[in-house]
This record gives sequence, structure tokens and C-alpha cells, in this order.
Amino acid sequence: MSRSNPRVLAILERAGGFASAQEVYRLMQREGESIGLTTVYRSLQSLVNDKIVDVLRREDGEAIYRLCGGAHHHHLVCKGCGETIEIEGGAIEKWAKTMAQEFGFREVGHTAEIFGLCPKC
Amino acid sequence: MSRSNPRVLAILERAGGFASAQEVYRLMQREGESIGLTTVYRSLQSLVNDKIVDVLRREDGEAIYRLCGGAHHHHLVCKGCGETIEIEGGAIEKWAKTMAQEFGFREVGHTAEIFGLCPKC
DNA sequence: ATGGAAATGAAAATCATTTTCATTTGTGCT
DNA sequence: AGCACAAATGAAAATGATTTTCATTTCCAT
Ligand SMILES: [Zn+2]
Ligand SMILES: [Zn+2]
Ligand SMILES: [Zn+2]
Ligand SMILES: [Zn+2]
Repeated sequence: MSRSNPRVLAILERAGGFASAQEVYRLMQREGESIGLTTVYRSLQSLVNDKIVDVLRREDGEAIYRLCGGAHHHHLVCKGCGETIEIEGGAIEKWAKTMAQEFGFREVGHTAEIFGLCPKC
Repeated sequence: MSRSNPRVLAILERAGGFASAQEVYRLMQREGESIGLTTVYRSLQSLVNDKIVDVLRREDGEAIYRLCGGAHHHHLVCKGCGETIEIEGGAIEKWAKTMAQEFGFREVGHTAEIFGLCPKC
């Protein structure tokens, strides 16, 4: 699971930072790269494990993979063109901690995304 | 899409407030209710349209349906037993608005969930 | 060069969800 | 009651993403 990773990663970059497994596969085909769909899935999974890419879900449930800096952060996503901006959690970091504490939850994590239309769309 | 809705809704209540379509179906079977899987899907969809239930995604992408009060709110979910607590967004609401504004986004919405282990788990 | 481990990919298997379509049910009218 | 027509239902097939299987290929160390 090593020779393919860089190739998949390169495509993901060229795709604008995010794409589904199927899309990565189609893109690679179109560019004449030789790779199997299975390997695309495996590479993406491996990149997720290494925390090099981030995975989340489209509305329809399809997983999309996204290049991602290492530190904890959140996203501002354009519903129109898909552009993704990494943003700081700011106030919600504390909010999440406080809420969890209030109800006695342990091993807490959180997700938070903002979506809308970017200036261009 | 009317005779089934109340039955599906009743099951969802008895299930603790949330379940996937497949789970609702299995539960109804087990309780001797006569209903088709297709109808379960359709009823849930209809309940979502009427904003009586809320739909979101499990980690694995399966859609789960959840009884839900009408007002805007967020959730604190137990990874162990699935218990869900509705909570206020508090600081998040302003955070989302501010962030969106800063980048010139319009028609903004947001999602935020906290997950962890509840006191019982 | 040789053997074994890791990586690959085609094809089959899974699984949730949607679509199709024929049948059943409900409702209003005569 | 008898009839007509629309809405609701559900079984079975289709779809589509993801995973599993398994035989083959590629690496790498000896
Ligand atoms: Zn945009
Ligand atoms: Zn955060
Ligand atoms: Zn719990
Ligand atoms: Zn909110």
C-alpha cells in the first residue's frame, strides 16, 4: 500500500483537494494512469489512517476524501463549487467541552461544519 | 403515505428516538407489524419532509432517522448506547455567523455534533 | 537467482437505498 | 351495493458504493 499512495494523493491535489473514491478512480483513468478501483479505496483508507486526508460524507452518504492539514480544525464549505476553507473552531472548542462535561460524557469529540455559498457562486 | 407514518413514528419512539430505516423495519417485523421495507423508507422520507424527524449519517454512511423537536438545536450522542441529548448551540451560532461573514459566504447553515461515552457506558 | 511478504486488481459479494410495476386499499359518487 | 379513479403498498429487480476474495505480480533481503 505504498506505490499507489503518492499517485492517489497527487490526483486528490489536482482535483482541488477533495473527491470521492469513485471520482479519484475516474480521474486517474482519464489521465491514463493504470490503477484498480480496489487500490484507490485502499490507498485512500491508508491516507486517512495516516491523517494525511480527511474523510467526511456527502448528503447522499458517499464518502469524500479531502487533503487536510494535521491540526484540529473545522471547515467552511461552498455548496456551489465545493471550495473548502479550513477554519479555527474558536468558541466551539470550549462549548463542546463544557456541554460534554455537563452531561458527564467521557472521551469526547466533535464535528462542526459551516456551509453556504461562497462569494464567487 | 399516511396509514404507515404513525406506525413508523411509534416504532421510532419506542426505539429510543432514533434508528436506521433497516432497523425500523426489523423492529416492526419483530413486533408482528405488517409492513414492507419500501414503505418504511417512504414513511421516513415523508416524516423528514414534514420535519417531524431528523436525518443524519452514521460513520459508515447509513442514514439514521431521529425524532426531533422543531427548533434549531444540536446533539450530544453516546458512541456506546446511542443515547441522544438535544442541546443548545450556544456559542456556535455566533461562531458560524461570524466565520461565514468573514469569508463572504451567503445562505449559510451549519452542523455540529458532540459525541462521546455517556455516564452509563 | 530464490523465497516469502506485501501490494495489486478483477471479479464476486455485500448492503443500503431507489425504482418499477402490479396489486390493494380508500373515497366519493350513483 | 356497485363502480371509477387516485393514492398507498410491497415484492422484486436495479443501482451504486464499498468490501471481500483470491490469484497474480512486484519488492526486497538473502
Ligand atoms: Zn462556491
Ligand atoms: Zn473543534
Ligand atoms: Zn451510552
Ligand atoms: Zn446551531
